[in-house]
Amino acid sequence: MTLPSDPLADPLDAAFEAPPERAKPVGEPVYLRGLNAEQREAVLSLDGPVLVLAGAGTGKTRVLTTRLAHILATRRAWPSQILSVTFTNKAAREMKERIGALIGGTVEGMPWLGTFHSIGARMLRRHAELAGLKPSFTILDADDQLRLMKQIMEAEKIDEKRWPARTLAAMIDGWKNRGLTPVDVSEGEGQGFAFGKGKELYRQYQARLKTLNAADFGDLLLEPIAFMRANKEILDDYQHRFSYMLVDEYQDTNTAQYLWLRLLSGVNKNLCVVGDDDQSIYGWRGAEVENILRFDRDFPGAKTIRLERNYRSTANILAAASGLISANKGRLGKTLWTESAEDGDKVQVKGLWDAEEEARGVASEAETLHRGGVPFAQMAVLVRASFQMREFEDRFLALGLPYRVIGGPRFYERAEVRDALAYLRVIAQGDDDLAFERIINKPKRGIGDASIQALHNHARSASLPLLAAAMELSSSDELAPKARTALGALVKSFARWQSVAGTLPHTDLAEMVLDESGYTDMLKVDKTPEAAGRLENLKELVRSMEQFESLTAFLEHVSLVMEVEAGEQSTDRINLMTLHAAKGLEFERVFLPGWEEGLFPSQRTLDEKGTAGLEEERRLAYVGLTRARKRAYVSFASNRRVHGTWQNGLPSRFIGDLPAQHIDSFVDEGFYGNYGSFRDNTASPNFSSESTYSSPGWRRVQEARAKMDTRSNSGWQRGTVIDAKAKTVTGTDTGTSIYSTGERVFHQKFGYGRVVAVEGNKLLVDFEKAGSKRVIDGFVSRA
DNA sequence: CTGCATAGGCATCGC
DNA sequence: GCCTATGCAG
Repeated sequence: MTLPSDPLADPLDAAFEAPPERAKPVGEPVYLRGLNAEQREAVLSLDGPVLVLAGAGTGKTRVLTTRLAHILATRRAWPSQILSVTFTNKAAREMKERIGALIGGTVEGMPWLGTFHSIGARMLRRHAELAGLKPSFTILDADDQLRLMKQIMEAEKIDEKRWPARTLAAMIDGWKNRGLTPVDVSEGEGQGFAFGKGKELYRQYQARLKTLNAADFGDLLLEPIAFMRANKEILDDYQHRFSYMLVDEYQDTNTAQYLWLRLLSGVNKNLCVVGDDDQSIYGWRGAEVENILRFDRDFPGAKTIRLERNYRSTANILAAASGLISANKGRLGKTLWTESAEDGDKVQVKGLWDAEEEARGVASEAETLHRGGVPFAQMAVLVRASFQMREFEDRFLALGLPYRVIGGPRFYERAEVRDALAYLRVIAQGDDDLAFERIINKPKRGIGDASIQALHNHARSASLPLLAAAMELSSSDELAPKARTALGALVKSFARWQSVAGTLPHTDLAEMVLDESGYTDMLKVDKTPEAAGRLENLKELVRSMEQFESLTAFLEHVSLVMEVEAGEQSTDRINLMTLHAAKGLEFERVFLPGWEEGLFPSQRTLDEKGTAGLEEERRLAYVGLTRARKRAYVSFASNRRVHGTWQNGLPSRFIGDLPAQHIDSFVDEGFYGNYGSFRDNTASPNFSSESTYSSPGWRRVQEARAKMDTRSNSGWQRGTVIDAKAKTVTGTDTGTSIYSTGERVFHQKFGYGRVVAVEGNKLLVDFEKAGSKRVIDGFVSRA
């Protein structure tokens, strides 16, 4: 049996396949089986606003997909009447697959399932003219945006050294995230930028976007909000179109997204949002945790359902993560629990000498685990910032361990790919000046700065797009002959490509363009080692175009997705990614390196956002820990290269947040090298005195060390045990110490003592147990 | 106009 | 350690 075709579906949407008829068990549908009571309630509460507070690993995705499947299977709505918003394209794809699996068949026909941006783009293309755009508008990425702002600032004669374009870009993004158009920005805002020109620059930027027939990411939401507010009929249409609305990761929505949702849900209130305030990690992108905290006030009568039973992690991991997150204030508060009988392993915490050692430790543990039967694909290394990945890649490559970088260097951001895309963008949308400018002299065809300047002048005075201006200019005699013929040839090529674009398959067109433009020749002649790879990338680009039905569909995908579908999920590789990229994923073993003050929590976030920033970083740590099913390994290095120079770091305060009874702490031998240096500085070498070594901790150290040599070579097992709690310390490593004579201080190894003398950053401390020592102030804290 | 060299600023997270 | 903006010679 098939459902009659969806009357509201766009003609382009593939028909929705109904579930095949099957023998229905008496009572409830199969897909409800195995859901716990709360999950079931979340699936079945279809009428009115619903907030599902879903802790990590509580089966959130299952609930979401089942809820959708339930709506469809009970025929309460057509696929085209359901709006479901996810945060990433990956989540959207997954949801489609899982719904398909639940109700049988494919679910191609869900036109309004996607990210905020892809749905926004869809809406904006339908009503482009209301926003002063043509439906063919280009979606600019951050790079294009920045170049555009630079141009505007140059025209305004603003000193780019003093007022970086990046800052303006961030400011405008911030306004867009808050749903503010140039008129809405208050006079006070942007005062700080370029003598109060911020608001005016924003206005000009928006005007430029219109003439370029382009929109940036923020516009994909802002413009629909604007035209829905201004046009009652359009708003009505959308409000009645969607009978059910579903939003995933609601804690990460920003104000603009919130306004957009409020508009759409204005008539029927069947809005279900799912999220976890403890996993809100996108504040820097404008996310407002407040949205989820206030949901029941925004939508009166909202039902709140808490999912707290965790199906993913061991009790120790959950307890460690819960202990950590409990240091945050302003939470809705959930208590995750598990029914699993075993507590599992404690969270492994380990200090190492430097980042290289850290990578060694992780790699060798990964090898050991793999020999023990754990697939590589079930291991993940989650870093705070992508530059940390390098160390791991080097190590994995050296050992020949297979790995994959998720969300790593993005394919569509490579220079050669962007160049090729620029050609295609000009063909698809001749007003795209940014794209045209990018390739006007790539490959080199003798059109230099002077000619480009002349072209700009002409374009501005005739108010024409660059391509049209180039056409005029190449038939005048304003340019040097060489540049003139080159420009003329380029313009003719584009005219030819544009004329065949309608008939030629787009992959053929792409090959033709790359050949005729001389781009591939340029790379073939190039004998640098990278050139071959670039050619390969271009071939890959053409290949990836095959799965799209048109050039415009492909370009849309590129601007919204920026990542190539990782088709090789099946291969067994270690996963390497940032903590942000890891949200929503789970692995048996998770490595969490780089838990050092300044890196994690990131100093920059702390400086910019203070306590709120710290709490967000802590939520990020929470997300990291809760990715692990069986075992989590936290580590920190005492030395790390930052900006090319060595810096020494201190254990992250988050390590101190982990409840001692749920972690095992180790310090690698190498780590002691750090402390060992004090030994040399110590006047009286009583380092090995009985008093130092008599603590239980040190006895365990000795025992562990004795065992260590006979055990496997794993970086994680080789370590020695120290006190569970890592103490957070502050201090300076240069200049005068922040401590003064007579202060009582604490040292991680030597315990409590009193400062006897200060020499630069070195302190002479009389320790109560360990006697008199010379230490660097960075390693003590005020007691 | 192009190519090379050098300096200088700079650095999360990502739809 | 990276990319970009700038200066200079050919």
